[in-house]
Amino acid sequence: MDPGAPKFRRRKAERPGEIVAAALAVFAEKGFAAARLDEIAARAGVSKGALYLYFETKEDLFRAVVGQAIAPNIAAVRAMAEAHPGPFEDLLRGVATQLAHIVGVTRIGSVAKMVIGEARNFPEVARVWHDELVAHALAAMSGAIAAAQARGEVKPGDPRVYALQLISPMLLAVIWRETFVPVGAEPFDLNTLVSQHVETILRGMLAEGAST
Amino acid sequence: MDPGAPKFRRRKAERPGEIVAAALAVFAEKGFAAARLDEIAARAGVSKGALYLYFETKEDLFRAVVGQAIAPNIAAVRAMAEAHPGPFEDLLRGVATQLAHIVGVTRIGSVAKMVIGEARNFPEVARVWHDELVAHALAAMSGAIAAAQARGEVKPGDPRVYALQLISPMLLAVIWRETFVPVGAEPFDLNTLVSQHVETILRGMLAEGAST
DNA sequence: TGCTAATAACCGACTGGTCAGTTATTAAGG
DNA sequence: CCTTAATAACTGACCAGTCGGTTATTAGCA
Repeated sequence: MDPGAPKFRRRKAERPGEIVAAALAVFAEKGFAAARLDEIAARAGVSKGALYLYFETKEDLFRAVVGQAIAPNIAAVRAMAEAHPGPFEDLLRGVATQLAHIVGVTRIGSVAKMVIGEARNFPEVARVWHDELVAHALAAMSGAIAAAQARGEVKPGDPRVYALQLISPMLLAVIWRETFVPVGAEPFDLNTLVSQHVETILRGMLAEGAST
Repeated sequence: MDPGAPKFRRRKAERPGEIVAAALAVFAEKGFAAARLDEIAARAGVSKGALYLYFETKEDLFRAVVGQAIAPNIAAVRAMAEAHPGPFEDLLRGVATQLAHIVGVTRIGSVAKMVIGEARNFPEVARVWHDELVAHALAAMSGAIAAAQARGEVKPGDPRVYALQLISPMLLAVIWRETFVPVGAEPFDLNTLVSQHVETILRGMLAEGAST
């Protein structure tokens, strides 16, 4: 051992980001309750005590993960849904593609699954996820659908239910990947699923006269 | 207190069923990890030690819950899907109705959510759920879809993906109810959702020439 | 430029509480 | 009165959060 090597380094600015990244990984892998603060600390290269210099509680740490690592992705989708000028069909294809990409490259699916599984025991976790992500995304999607209905592009029906129909297969595919593939189930290919679903649902949603 | 009243009664035959019923309730409410054996025992009217007279471990108890309280419901759906003689459209409407009913009156949704949430930490739980329920149900549904495709009733496409598209909104609605409604979100009406989804998806799945 | 407080980032052992599973003991019931 | 269902106290392991001590870094001074 080098006796001159420092035991640690003071890096106040970098710590929070590193801790949030480590927490994201551990929450995604283990879930909220089973995530060990010792492990998060170890992965972030600090001691458990250091966690409490930057975050008040485990829940507070989760809030930071949602706000910094997850929410920006959803905000991008929301912006797209709200700003899109063209016909509904194009909007839907665009959003689906973007969502599939985000699901493919981030841990959002794992964290969503975590939220689902632990909502009852940690309502605050569910509330954060709902208020900061889901409610906004759902409002944006159903708003776009309602607007398309007003233009006569989409058949009558509850816009909120349409929004649920739209995203549910993707969510279920993620759940499948996280839940059953590890115990031997055949995975679903996200691209196949998204394209087949978009075609099916468009055929079902679009009003008769609309272009394709 | 009545000094003549017995402290307990020996009821070897009834205990397992009562324990399984109590375990179902607690697993559904709390999830696997957060379910306390003390609480299960209390609800079953026995001591914790008595649990171990009938079940080896907590996981073993969960296996019994799946086998005795959940699997029979799914087996009924499966039988319907496999035996249905008429056109695909009728089969789909029948299965959807039956599923909506089961979801409405049993705790299957809560337990499904539990399995999803705790799969990674308790792979054995996920394996039991998949092997004894999901795999069979998915095979039956995609088999029926493939058969309908062979008869020219349903458009080309991966039958497994179609099956996923079919059931995913219902599952997501249950997840929504269990996860976000308790923290203030607006619930989805299961009947509205099922009927709108069936109409949408049928319009998207059925081949052009098929009747409606 | 070097030396020495003073500061605060960081560590890690510890606490208080929880809980799955075990076991010594009791009493129900043939 | 003897077998065994059932109890209740117990054990050992685990973990979120705390806190007194330690060390890197900086500021002050020569």
